[in-house]
Amino acid sequence: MRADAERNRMRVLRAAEELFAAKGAPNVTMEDISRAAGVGRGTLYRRYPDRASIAVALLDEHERALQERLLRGDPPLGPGAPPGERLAAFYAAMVRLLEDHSHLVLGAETGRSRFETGAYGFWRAHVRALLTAAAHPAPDALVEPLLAPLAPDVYAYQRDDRGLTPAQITTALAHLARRVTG
Amino acid sequence: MRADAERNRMRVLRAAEELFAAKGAPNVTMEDISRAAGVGRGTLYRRYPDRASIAVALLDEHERALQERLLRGDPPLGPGAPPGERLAAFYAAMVRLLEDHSHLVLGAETGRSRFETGAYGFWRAHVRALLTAAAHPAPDALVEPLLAPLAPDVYAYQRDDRGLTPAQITTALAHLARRVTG
DNA sequence: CGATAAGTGGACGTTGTGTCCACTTATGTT
DNA sequence: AACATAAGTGGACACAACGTCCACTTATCG
Repeated sequence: MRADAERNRMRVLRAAEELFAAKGAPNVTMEDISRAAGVGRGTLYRRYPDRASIAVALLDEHERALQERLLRGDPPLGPGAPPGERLAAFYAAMVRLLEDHSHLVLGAETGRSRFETGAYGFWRAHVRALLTAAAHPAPDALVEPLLAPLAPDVYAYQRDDRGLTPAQITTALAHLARRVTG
Repeated sequence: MRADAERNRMRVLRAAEELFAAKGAPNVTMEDISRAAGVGRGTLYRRYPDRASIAVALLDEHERALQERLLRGDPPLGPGAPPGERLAAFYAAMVRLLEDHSHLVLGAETGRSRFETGAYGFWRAHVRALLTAAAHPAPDALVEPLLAPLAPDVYAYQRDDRGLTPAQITTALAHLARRVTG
């Protein structure tokens, strides 16, 4: 990797982050980003084939931090607590993540492409492991239903259209977590 | 409404249904539909501003039939059964609906527009009523999490990518329904 | 049989996409 | 220090789909 390529990569990400926050991800065109980054269209497309891949790249570091805490952090998020509590803590952390980066996450994951990100695979494996630990008969069929409430559009709908607070959403999900692993 | 307008409306719906089934909803353009229906672009746009509204119209009758059964049908789908069982039956019926019309429903509900359809409002009210009947403390915050697994893209992912059968999905959702209302 | 309002259709301008290729520049080799 | 070369760059371009607009047609009613 050439040094200027790396520099441009950073400029693209920084510009995209700013634009997403300012205008909302769906309203930002690839041209907007390339212009704001001071980079040509071709250069932009070289690394990021579409808007989603940019948003994914932006979210990556935040998600990685949470993944680390899930694997090695303190209970109840990390290992040690009972499955239901860990699931509730996971929900709470995800709500926090969605809240902090809603504008990113919203434009990022359009339709089924959401499931194909590395992060989704990680959440999936985590929840599946918790269900298994709770001795659930069919963890595979319950994983997606339990992750579905964390879909960005569901979250945004609850928050913006139904007027729910993050705290209310967290409480409800904690309730769900305990019930389902109980 | 003029007779020819009604005739064209039918032709558009029939053409769209065929195209959606044949090529998958996202790959069908408005032009495709208008040409297949033997109708001009302007005529198409007059009644249906976008692809989603066409798919919604197509789904409407099927959804209405289910709505009728929820309100006045036999238990456990209709009134009479305990809330947990009614919720499980509702899930089963929705899985059936998704299974039968997946190609329609998939292109129909892109992102947040899903929540704005009349049908979603109906499902929402129904589930909320069941939660209330089950004496839940905060039904409003649990409705969306319980409906989220029925999002078309979640269902399609479970079925096509995870290889789950409709029966497995139904079983898992029944389990969820009983746990959460228990 | 007009009058007229509703309905029709396709041409058109606009916007965003993604590709392509001639040019530039960092890097390491002699 | 000059050169070779492969990686990187940028904007022109062709394309696809969108949604609008308006002159024309036709059903319906008095």
